[in-house]
Amino acid sequence: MRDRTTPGRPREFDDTEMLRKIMRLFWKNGFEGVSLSMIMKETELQKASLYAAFGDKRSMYLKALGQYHDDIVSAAALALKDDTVPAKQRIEAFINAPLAAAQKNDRSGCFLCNASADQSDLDPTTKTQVSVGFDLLTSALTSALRDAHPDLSPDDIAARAKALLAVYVGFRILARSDVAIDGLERAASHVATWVHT
Amino acid sequence: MRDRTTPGRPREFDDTEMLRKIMRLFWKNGFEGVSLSMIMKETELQKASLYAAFGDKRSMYLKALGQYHDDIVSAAALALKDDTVPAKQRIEAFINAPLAAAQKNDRSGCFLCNASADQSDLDPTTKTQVSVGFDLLTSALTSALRDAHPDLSPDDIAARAKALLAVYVGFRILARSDVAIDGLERAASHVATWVHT
DNA sequence: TGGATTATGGACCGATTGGTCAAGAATATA
DNA sequence: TATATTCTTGACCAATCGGTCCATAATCCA
Repeated sequence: MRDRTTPGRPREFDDTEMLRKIMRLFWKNGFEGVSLSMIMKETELQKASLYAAFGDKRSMYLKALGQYHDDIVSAAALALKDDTVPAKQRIEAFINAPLAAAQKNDRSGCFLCNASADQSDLDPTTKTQVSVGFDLLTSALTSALRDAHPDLSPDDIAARAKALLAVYVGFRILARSDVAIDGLERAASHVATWVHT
Repeated sequence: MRDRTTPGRPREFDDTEMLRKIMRLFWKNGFEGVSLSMIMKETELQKASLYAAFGDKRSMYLKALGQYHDDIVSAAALALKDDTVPAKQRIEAFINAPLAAAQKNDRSGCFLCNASADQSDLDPTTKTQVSVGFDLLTSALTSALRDAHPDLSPDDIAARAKALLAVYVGFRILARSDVAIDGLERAASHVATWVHT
């Protein structure tokens, strides 16, 4: 983004690296749950540097959400489209990812889902950015389903993709509570039978 | 809760009524998104009265979550168990409820889901209270599924119940974003075919 | 070397946060 | 009526909130 031969004192930190730290904070704690002082502590930057680099708090949140899109959502979408793996297997892996994370005691869930619950009702920009992420996952699921079921109609595929996305999101949310994980795993293997028919 | 013949000045408001107002605030805005001054405005009560009646902010949040359980979650559970309605129809109504709400421009979603995304990582008491609600919905779904499919094994029923709960939660979260609702509705009618087999 | 430009560190800002306290008002019992 | 008890009101609190400003430091270009 920033040119190498630019006048003035050079920035002493890497923007993306810091954005990832900010991302993890908002991801875990939500918008209001993160204070500027928490960000200062995590990034070891001063307030003025943060503002110069990323703008105000809302703008930091949006940029963090964008980083999540670039790092996590698009990786998941790529994995869903990776045709070196059998299509049904890709889909099952996607559905199982929330539970696999929960078993590793990673309870942070999905930033998109958290943001939707946390901020969508309040900030329209967040709302649309969240749905852009969901739309990307939907199209990736669609292409995987097309590979798995070449015989099905596009409408049917689309409906299945959204339904599977709902299952994914639901697992992400449920896995954050104390709901028993092994029960969810049996549910996931049941969903796998849906994918196969 | 409070006796009719109790010494001292009587309380000038109804606890449950005020708790419902507080509930709606936290439901919409999350824990950190609600300030005491917002609660004062909504309830038209002074800070000290609120503290005397409900305790501190965290305790208000927990009591609001309890009110949601009593008002909303248990009503949904009862509807799922109402055997004057065909079992499959009950389940479909449950799955469609999130989208029906969204179409009426009610984007508040589900307090349980929001709380899970918002607070579960931070407060263990919230975490368990959320899963109590999810467990109630699971058992209600289980009994409806038993009615719909008397032939299925208990394990199969349990797996289906959790899977349908995930769909419900997913729809609640997705409907808060800008994801197109009609797409979700086609997904819901596809899920209905899952229920029928 | 000397501006021009940009980044850093830290003091500083008014506003708001969650929470407490004391004084007065309203009730029950005696 | 007197007293004990509870509730309401509004002032008050320290701490933190998000955000700004300025002096200084570090770089580029001429």
